[in-house]
Amino acid sequence: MATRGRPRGFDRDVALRRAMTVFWEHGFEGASIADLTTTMGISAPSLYAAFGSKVDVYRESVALYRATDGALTRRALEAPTARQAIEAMLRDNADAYTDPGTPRGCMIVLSGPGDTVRDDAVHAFLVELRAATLDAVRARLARAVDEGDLPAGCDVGSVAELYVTVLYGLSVKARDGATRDDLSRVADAAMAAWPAMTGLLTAT
Amino acid sequence: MATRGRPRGFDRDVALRRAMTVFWEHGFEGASIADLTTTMGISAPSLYAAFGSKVDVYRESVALYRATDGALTRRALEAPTARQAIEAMLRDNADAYTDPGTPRGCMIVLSGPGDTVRDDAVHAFLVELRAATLDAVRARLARAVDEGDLPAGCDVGSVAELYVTVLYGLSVKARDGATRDDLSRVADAAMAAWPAMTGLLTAT
DNA sequence: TCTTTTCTGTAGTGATCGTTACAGATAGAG
DNA sequence: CTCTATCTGTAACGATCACTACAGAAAAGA
Repeated sequence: MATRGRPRGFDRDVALRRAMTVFWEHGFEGASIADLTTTMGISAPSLYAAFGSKVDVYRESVALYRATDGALTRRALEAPTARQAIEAMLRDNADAYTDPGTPRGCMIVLSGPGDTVRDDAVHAFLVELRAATLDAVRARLARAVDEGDLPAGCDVGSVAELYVTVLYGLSVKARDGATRDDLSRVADAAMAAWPAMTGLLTAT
Repeated sequence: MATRGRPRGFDRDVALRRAMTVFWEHGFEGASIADLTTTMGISAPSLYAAFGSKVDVYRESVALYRATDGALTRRALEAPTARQAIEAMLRDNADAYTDPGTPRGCMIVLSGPGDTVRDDAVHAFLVELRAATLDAVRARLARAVDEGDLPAGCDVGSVAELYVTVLYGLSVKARDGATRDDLSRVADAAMAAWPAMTGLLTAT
């Protein structure tokens, strides 16, 4: 069985990984097939034979990102307390966003604006992915309320929206050249607000 | 004197205003000359005669944005107290970002990521503009410390970075379809953190 | 009126876009 | 070996990109 014709002359996983970095750096519209094939080290027909089309490569790239760097957030939210979870989310992503080995910022966050994937299906898919992060954060906080980790009066929705908004902002700052320390300072400040945010303190 | 030859057949200011909305919505790379001329209601030669080139139109569009919607932040920072200034910055921009009459989010913030203006000069110009907002916020907070409005121990740099990060995040959320109420809730949460942020309260 | 100057519409420039037709190469199945 | 299936390189497809040559139109200055 399997693989009847001429075998593929390149490693599909390696090529996809390279394609991901191109999309990550330039966005969907900003990355041309020529950019992709050059970085992937293959010809256009090979790309189309292996992946289908540009949007297909993009979809697989996003899926790969979610399974690698994108999994940071999901993993961070598994921390034992809500505070540790949110802090880990901010810090781990701040580190990843400024990793010199990869493009800066979050691939999914940064493909929302500007880039504006004109393909409606892909655009909707990306919006959904970003919404999923908010949902995950909200769910984690709600669990903390259930567990008594956070007070019952805590406005879980607002807290989640604020910290996700900060997370989005970190991507923009990273893409603008902010250093790891810059983003770390933002994370510090955001976590300094934690007690006030979650109702452990009340304003004067 | 003046205007010897055939007079221009359209209102340059109106045309520029329309060009601004196209760039605002699609970014620099995402907006084609065909998009621009269609929306502006003029032909390509008229555009080039009146503005020079695509980047020239973009530069003028950004300048116009700064003079109109972009001035919101500058005006907000003139509020009598630092707290009022930051709150006005967040709320006024949250309103503007979701104004149904204009594209969503901030033109300057959203042209950073994804879009990635490939022209280096324009890119540097935009980075500088975003940095200028951070500087303005920091200066406003420093003034507040001088005036005794904020305590001397307040970490002005960190507070400024956090609130600008939140402001960036609002643009991303707005572009993703967040409503005015959504953004308003984020502003509420961010301002609930104000006392903790500025050292009026200390964590337990 | 006639020249000069500027704008406008038509039409087209070469370059690049995503994508593919085609033929040769290379494998398994018979 | 032959047939079939798949991949690869060359070379090109039509569409669109930013941009402009050119000629005619419309104004001021003479």
